Amino acid sequence: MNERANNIIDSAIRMIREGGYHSFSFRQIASELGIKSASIHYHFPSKEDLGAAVAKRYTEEFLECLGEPSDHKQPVSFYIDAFQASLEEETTACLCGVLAAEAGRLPQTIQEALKEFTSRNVEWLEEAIRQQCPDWSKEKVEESGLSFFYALEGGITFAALTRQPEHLKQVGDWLKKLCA
Amino acid sequence: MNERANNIIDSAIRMIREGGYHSFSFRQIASELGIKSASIHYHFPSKEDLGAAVAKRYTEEFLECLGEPSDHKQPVSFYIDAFQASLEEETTACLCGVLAAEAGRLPQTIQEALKEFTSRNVEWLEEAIRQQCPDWSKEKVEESGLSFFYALEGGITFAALTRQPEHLKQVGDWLKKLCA
DNA sequence: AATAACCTATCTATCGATAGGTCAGTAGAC
DNA sequence: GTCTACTGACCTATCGATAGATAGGTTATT
Repeated sequence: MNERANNIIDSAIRMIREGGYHSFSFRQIASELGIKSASIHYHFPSKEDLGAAVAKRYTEEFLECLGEPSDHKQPVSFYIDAFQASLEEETTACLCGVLAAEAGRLPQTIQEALKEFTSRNVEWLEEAIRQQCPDWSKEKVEESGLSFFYALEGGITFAALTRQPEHLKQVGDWLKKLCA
Repeated sequence: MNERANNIIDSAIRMIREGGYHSFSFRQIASELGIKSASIHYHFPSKEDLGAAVAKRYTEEFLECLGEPSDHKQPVSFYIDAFQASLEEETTACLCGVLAAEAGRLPQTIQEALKEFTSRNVEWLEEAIRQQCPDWSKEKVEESGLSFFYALEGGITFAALTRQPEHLKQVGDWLKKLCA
């Protein structure tokens, strides 16, 4: 994948995080990059293709910067901090949280990409909890993995709405205490 | 506000919960109601007006069906159940959660309505926690009020994505245990 | 007669997408 | 070395569809 295609994805990610899938257009991205919308169709035949590529790259990058739970001494706290950092970069919500909210009218391929983001994050969190709270039951680990992820996703979405990153931080601190 | 206007809002709520603000059109609502799109402009001059009316009515109805925290023996559990019921009615996310996700490119009046939904829900939850867990500190109550709301909002969004209401139920059960 | 509620018809703007052309670069044949 | 054929990466121009919005007419109720 060449540089131009990557720049297109970069723009799309930013715009989707700001206002969702239906709020960006090929023309807006094109104008931002100083090219024509037809050139984006060259790299991504349809909007669905671009959307799916966006979700995939976001997922890969996010998980890559997480590493493995075993790489960290307190992996749950590490995850929470990484999540917070991703809000404060842009003061926008999580790309997959935004897309998930409008999933009902999104192409199937994008919905699948979102489900993968979810399951991979929840699995990461479960493993992290297993490691950080070794005495928790299997049931509690699974419930918590899911709930931690949802709490952070909800937090980042509404913190972006109110432009108050400290609200996300409060949730993060609260979660950290739960497994301290 | 007459019946037709209410039906228009009903349709809009359903469509927004499915796919967001930018995924519904006056024409779609009109066709559903067997009228013309111009007639919707008669009741709601602009899409922004309709969007704001939608958010307001959703907020009022949601809070009305909650009553007061003091009306219930275990108000936190009651809130959680009400939230779950609102997903299972339609298998769609929370209207304000969906709109919050795309808030960056939403008219200001709608953003304000969303903030009000948030603050009123968080306040309700705080009061509920104060009542159900009288020994918790002021700080813990506030942190928890925010976090409970975010966890449920994240939960309903992703449960709608995966069409697995039981995921939201898991979060609800997990929250209930925290203040048991 | 006046008002509310709806209509037809139309406007402008923008959408994603496609067709077909341009031009620099490159690989292979000779 | 250079000519040929091909490709990648854009372009202009345009498509049909649809968006929100508006003007002005019609109908029914009061």
